[in-house]
Amino acid sequence: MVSPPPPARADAASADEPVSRRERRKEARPGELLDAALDLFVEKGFAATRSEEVAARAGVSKGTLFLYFPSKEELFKAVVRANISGRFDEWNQEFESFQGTAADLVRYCMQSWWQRIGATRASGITKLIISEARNFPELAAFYQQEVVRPGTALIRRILEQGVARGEFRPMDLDYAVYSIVAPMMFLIMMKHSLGACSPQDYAMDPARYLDVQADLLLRGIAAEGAR
Amino acid sequence: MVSPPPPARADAASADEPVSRRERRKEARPGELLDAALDLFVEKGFAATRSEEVAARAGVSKGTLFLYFPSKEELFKAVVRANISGRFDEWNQEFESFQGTAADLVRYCMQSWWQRIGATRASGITKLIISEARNFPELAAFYQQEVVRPGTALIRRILEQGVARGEFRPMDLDYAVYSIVAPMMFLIMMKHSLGACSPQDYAMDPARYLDVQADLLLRGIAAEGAR
Amino acid sequence: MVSPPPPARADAASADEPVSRRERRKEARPGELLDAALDLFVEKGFAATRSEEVAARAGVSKGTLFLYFPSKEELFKAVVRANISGRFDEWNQEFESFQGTAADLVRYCMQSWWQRIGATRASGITKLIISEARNFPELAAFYQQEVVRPGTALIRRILEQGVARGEFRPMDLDYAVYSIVAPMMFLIMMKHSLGACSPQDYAMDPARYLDVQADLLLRGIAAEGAR
Amino acid sequence: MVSPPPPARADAASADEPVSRRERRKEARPGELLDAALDLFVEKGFAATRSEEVAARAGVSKGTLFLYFPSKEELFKAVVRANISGRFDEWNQEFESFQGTAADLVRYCMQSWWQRIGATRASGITKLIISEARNFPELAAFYQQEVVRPGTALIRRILEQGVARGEFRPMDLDYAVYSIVAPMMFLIMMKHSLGACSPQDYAMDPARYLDVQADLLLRGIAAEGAR
DNA sequence: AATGAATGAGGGTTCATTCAT
DNA sequence: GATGAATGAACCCTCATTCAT
Repeated sequence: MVSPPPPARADAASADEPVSRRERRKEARPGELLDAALDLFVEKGFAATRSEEVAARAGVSKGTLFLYFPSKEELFKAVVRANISGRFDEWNQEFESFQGTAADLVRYCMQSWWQRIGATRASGITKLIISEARNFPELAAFYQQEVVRPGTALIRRILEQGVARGEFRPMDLDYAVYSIVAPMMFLIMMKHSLGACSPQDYAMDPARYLDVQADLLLRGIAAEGAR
Repeated sequence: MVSPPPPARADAASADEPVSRRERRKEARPGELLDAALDLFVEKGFAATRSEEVAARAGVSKGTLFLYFPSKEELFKAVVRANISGRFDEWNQEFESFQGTAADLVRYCMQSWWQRIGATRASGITKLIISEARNFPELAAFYQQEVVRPGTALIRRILEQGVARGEFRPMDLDYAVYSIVAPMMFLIMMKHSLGACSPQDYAMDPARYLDVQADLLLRGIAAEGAR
Repeated sequence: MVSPPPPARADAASADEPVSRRERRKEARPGELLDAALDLFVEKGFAATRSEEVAARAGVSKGTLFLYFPSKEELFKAVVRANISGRFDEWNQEFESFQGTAADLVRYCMQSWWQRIGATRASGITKLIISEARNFPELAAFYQQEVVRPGTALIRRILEQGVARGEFRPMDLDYAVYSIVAPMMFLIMMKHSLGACSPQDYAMDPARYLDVQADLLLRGIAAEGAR
Repeated sequence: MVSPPPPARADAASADEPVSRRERRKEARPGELLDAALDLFVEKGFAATRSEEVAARAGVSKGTLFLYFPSKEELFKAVVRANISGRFDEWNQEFESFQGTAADLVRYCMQSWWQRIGATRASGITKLIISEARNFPELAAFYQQEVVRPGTALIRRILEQGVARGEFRPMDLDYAVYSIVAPMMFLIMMKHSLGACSPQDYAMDPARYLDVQADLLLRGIAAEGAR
């Protein structure tokens, strides 16, 4: 549902050309700033994140931040854009070559999402978008196009396949897709919003929760004979 | 799309004694301010909403706002109380005197929520809290206590009743509650966040969506014999 | 050193003409407001005293205050003026007809001051003037003329008399006058300023303190033979 | 009339390394701000002094003030520390190593106070505290602890020493301390309050006045044989 | 005359942004 | 390029003053 976790960023330039410490630093700067900004924007929101904090977390001074990004708003957009490069091609391939029933694929899809996105820092970007969509409509549109549409398309295709194979009965695909997406959104909220503030109120196992939801859905859309 | 009538506001002047315009104003003020605040908080977020704007939208000056609410934070709490938490007593009573199966009650609960909260501006509060929770822990805690806990308690009681009556089989109530809450959250996001930015992508019927979700859940938790 | 204690103000109009309750109220208003204002100005200073508090303490509404005094500043001036009507004529007479040594008169003078002014609310006006002199120079000048000058003149005359009688030796009268005034000022500070904030640090008996100071002075200015 | 050099400020740039103007500014800033603040606080009172004025008088913008002092109240405390309380260690040492009789030390103490505090702008702080004590109890407590208590302790120690040495006879130390402090307070009032408004009325020589008071006191507390 | 709701200028404080070094 | 001191526009909130009732 979201972007690739950008963990390997700093190392990205670790190729073989000999680069001076300073120079490597210089090239890494924007990435380090984006990293720091992502963390803070997710945690505190756009308005409440102070530029100086971002700079400090990236280990540079306030002035340097503005050397790379002309304004806080541009920084925000850059953060979102940098974290929404789709890995949908990869996933499409993976799911297309999946060996197993459509039901298994649905389950696998949800669990994969949790492992690769939900449980990682990457889920923060979704929370961020949800929070700031109204203030940055153009980013919301961007996210819609780059993430939401491919994501729902992927899920829809899985379901269509199940129907085509006779595993699922015909259904209104939109609602079924939402049945898969809603629990994901819910988990993101738990992780990054209310759940982060009252952890004691939300002591649940995300993987199990997703399984329960998958069970409910699959039981509901299973073809008659398939039971 | 319009909020629930902040109870008994309009009725206040319904007597026959002649009330000066000034006085009528005075009684209407808090409601007008809460109305304006709800709009703006939902639209722009808590931090980004300026007190003066709230006042202006309510047709008064900055100072007047603080005549009725001692701080922006208290204003927010009042908004929550007027629109959500202040109504739980009513709902608890209503659900307790409900005539019908537990399954019907679950369905009724979800539909009522949509009519009274989800479809109204009040749902914006939840979106707002989700967005700002990390940033205003005190508000998040307030919402958790005033809305989330009573809300989940209410739903849990409905489910427990169903189990007690033999309509539902024993289950892990937490996950079942989340199965009811997650679709609500999802609808809120549609309405106030991404969905508000790409309406064409979310042309769904919320009431039907909730029904579908209710069906899935109820089918999943129905007692064996009850089918 | 200061004004007459205005305790008998409200009763002042209790003459024999039959006046309606309302009317009596009306005539008493300005005095009640000045009373309340004196208390508050002394306690909190001019800037920190809110007009509304003054009105509330006088039992009227904010608006009424401005009916009688066109601004807070005018109220302040009125407070000072109302509390600085000298009783120096009376005291001059009293001291002139005093039977006893000049030394006794000095002692009597200091103790009288404490009983009639220092220990009463009237001392507050001095504290007020000291605090606000720089902000209200014209009031300071007024006080200087109406209180300080007559007061020092009175003390000076007592001392001169002692010299004339051969009880005191000739001396620089200015410094001697200050020797009498300074302890009074010090007591006022204790009562209304720092001493009011850290009472535990200033557990002294004012009357005794004044006596000690009188002793020191009198011993110092006693004529040789008088010892 | 001019303040004691906020210690070691001017010397900071006395080295030979070339320091940028900017940097020199930075080191001078706190002192310049404290200077400006002292002037304005004394002149107008704490509440009536606007932060922006302080900044303007120091030649910087409002924001810069808050770069160096986190709040107006902290600014005030810093003023007190820089001008008074920070110097007690020095004074304690000086008085401890004083060569001479206890009587001389009392006289020296009073004259030193005049030269270093009374005659300088620093004395305005005391006037300020007297004026605002009731209004800013925290500041009053701070002053009580940082200035009054160390100050009276210092004086008391001097007197105790005199008694121990047989120069003074046993006495009630509290009143004796007040005999020393009261004239100081009186001079402060002359300088910063009423006296500042009617200078012609207070044409006295402060140093001589203090000496007269010292004489009176010392004569009063001298041991019998010491005369 | 009395009220108290309403006003809006003003003060403390924050923080994105600039720019001399 | 990098720094961080400096700026000043904004924001929350207070309170003297006004004025319709």
